[in-house]
Amino acid sequence: MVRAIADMIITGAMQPGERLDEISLANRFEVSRTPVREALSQLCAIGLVEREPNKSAVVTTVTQQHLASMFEAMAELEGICARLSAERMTVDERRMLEAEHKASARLVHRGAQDEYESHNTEFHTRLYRGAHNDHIFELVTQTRARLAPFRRAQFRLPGRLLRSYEEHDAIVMAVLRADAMNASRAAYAHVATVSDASIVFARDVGSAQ
Amino acid sequence: MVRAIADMIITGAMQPGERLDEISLANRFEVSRTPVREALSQLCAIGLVEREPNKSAVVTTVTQQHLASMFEAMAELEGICARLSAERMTVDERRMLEAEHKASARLVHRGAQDEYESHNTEFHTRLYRGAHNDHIFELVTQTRARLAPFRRAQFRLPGRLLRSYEEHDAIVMAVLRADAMNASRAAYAHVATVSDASIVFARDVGSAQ
DNA sequence: ATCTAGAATATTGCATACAGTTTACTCTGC
DNA sequence: GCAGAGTAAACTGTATGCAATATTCTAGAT
Repeated sequence: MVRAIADMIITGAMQPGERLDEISLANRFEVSRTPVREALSQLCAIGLVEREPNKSAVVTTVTQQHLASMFEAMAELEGICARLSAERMTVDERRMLEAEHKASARLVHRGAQDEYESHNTEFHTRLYRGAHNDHIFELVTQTRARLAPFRRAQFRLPGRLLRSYEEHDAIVMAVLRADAMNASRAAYAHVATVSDASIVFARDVGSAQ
Repeated sequence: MVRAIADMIITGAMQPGERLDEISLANRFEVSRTPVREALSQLCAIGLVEREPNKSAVVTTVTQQHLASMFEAMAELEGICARLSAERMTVDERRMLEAEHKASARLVHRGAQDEYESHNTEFHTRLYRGAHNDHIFELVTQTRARLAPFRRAQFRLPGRLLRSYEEHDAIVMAVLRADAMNASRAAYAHVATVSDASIVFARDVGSAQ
């Protein structure tokens, strides 16, 4: 149920500021209010909704400034992961990262946005795992989840697919060479371009002000 | 109530692995099980307890490896905050950081551990705020909270107070000079020494294995 | 016509009750 | 004496009811 509500928010079916009243949700999912309240608590912990005492939960409204801060944090975290991955990945992990990356080349040529997106997610997850640090993995995954609503349509922008692939390429090359410094820089720069694309998008659809 | 239970865990009144059954807690705080469940959910989100379906919540048991990963993450995050603070702090913020730091010098000489600890907290909070990034502030604060149980007695170790002050000094000097690189390094190194002290401590009391 | 005050409605927070699962204990067999 | 199965107690998850708070609608005054 948490997943279902989260998807509604991430896909934009629910707009920021919209109220999530417990009774409606309870009816919608055919359960009582108790598990709904539980789900809302979890969504609050994830940061997708905000709760105030004696008021309805509302879909989190993210300011342009806060959005920028999340993308900056994401860039820093990805930079750390790339650096540590370059230093710590096992031979197998490096091979798998490269394989994953090369497999996505076909998708770029075909312009298969959705498939590329799932490969993209997998690619980044490998980079996070490669840092061999459970807590950083948790932080970066959590931040990524919060940014999901704002990244959703970035691959629709013209040329974004190819550019993403090229940026991944720079990261992979550096990681394979155990070049921590350049891996970190490439990963930071990669998030920065995603940030630019997404913040423009967010302003256009009014998801953030 | 969340605070009360959290304190019991942080101060060590509750040992890792210990069960937190809802009925006992409900009686203890003289409320029904519903708000207790709510509190446990929040503690779970903070990471102080773990829940499995149909089982009692238990105080989180942190492995030596996971503890190390949290300290490493903390060092990275403090490094980022120090770097950004060096670049972004306003004149007022720099002045306040320096004042806070100098005020704690007296406490070192007097060996006032508890007072130094609260000044220490304040000092670091200023460093986090100075980065002018809401999301990074959230991440670092959250990580700090999770580490609290393991940092609690570090100032009891002989010479720790003075060493902490000296390390703070290096951070402050770099921040005041807007020397981002050295601020970052000094902050990273500072957490690393806290980590060493705390991991030894944790092993001794058996809070982590 | 617009703003304010009050009442009616709707909604949240907590308590209690019940069903399903887990845990712990006891009793039997080896 | 110990291991295992069965049973009983305890505990969690969900539903429902009630009190307190917030929201909305209506009526009145400026």
